[in-house]
Amino acid sequence: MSFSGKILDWYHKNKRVLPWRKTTDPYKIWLSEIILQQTRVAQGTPYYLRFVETFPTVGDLANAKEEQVLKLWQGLGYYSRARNLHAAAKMVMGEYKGKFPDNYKKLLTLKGVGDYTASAISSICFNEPHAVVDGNVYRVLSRYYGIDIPINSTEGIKYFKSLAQKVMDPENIRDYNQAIMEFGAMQCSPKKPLCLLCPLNESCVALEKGLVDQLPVKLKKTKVSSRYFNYLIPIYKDAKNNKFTILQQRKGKGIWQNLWEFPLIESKASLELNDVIAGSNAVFDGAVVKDIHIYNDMDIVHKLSHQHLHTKFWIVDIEADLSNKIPVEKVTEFPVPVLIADFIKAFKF
DNA sequence: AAGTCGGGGCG
DNA sequence: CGCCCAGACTT
Repeated sequence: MSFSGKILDWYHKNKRVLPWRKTTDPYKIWLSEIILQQTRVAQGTPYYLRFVETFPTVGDLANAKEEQVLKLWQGLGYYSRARNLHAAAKMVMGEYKGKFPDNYKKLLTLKGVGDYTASAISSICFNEPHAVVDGNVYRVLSRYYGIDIPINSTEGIKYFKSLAQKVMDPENIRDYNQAIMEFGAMQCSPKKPLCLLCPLNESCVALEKGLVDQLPVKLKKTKVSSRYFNYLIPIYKDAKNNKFTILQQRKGKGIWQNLWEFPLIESKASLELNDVIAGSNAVFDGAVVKDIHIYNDMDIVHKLSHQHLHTKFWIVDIEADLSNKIPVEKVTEFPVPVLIADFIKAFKF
C-alpha cells in the first residue's frame, strides 16, 4: 500500500472525535484552524466551542466589538490571531459580500490566513488538492523519508511543501490532510513515537537508520530576554466606600497589543520601593498617593516564548479622585493577559 | 533570512 | 528546564 493509503487507513481506525469534524462549513473550519495555530487540540477545543456558540455565523463575528473577541480569546495567546480573525470576518462581510471565500487563492487574502490555513480550509471544505504542512506533517515526512533539511529554513519550507504535495492523496484530500496531522499528533509524536506499532515501520527511513529522535531538524532557538515590569494598582475609595482602579489598553507594537493592564513602569532592572514612589508621580499626575506597598514578596516571572517578565505588583492607595477610573467589580470584563488575570483572581480588592 | 508573537503541557 | 504545539506576519 502507498504512503497515503496507510496514513488514511490508520486514520479511519484511530481518529479522535473532534467538534470541527462534524462540519464542512468554511466559517467553522476557519475558526478551528486559526484557534489551533501553534496550539494543542486540548487547549483550543473549549475556545472553539465558545466561539461557535457566541458567534454562530461570520456575520455575528464581524458585528462584534474587538473587545469582545479579545475577551473570548483571553488566555489562548498570540493575540494577533484574534485581531486578524475579527478583521477577516469584516473582510468576508464586506469585500466578499457575506459569502465565505471558497478557494485557496481567495482564502489567502484573508488576514491571518497563510499557506497552511488556506490549504486546510480549501481541502476540507472544497476538496481542493492542497497538502497541508504543519508541525505534524514536517515531523512525519522528515522521519519517514529521512529528510534532514531544517524545517524552518527557506529551503526546508519549500522542500517539505513540495514533498507533501507529491505524496498526498488528491482523491481523498479532505481526510488525507487531517489524517497525516492526526498521525503526527498521536502516532509519530515528537517524543516517544509508537514505532513498534506503526503501520509505516517497515519503510520508515528514520526508524531504519535509528534517526527517529533526531528528526525533524530545526534551526537554533531564539534566546530569551528579561524585562522588568512594575504594575501599579491604584485603589481609590469614594465617600460611599466604593472602590475604583485603573486599567489601560496596550498600544504599539509589542506583546499583548490591545489587551488591558494596570498602569505600568518598565525598568532595566528590578525596582525598589523608592524608585516606584518616585515614578508613581508621573503615572498618577496630580492624584495624592497615600501609600504604596508591594503585593508580591518575590518577583513573579511570567515566561513567554522569548521573554521572561520579572513582575512586581504595587498596591497604591490614592486619596484624591482619579480620572479614567473604573469600579473594581468591572476589571474582570476587560481582556487582559494571563499575568494580569492571575493577579486579579488572587487579589482581594 | 531572522525576529516576533503566548500560554500550557510533557518528559 | 527545553521543546513543541493543525503558523502568520513584520522587519
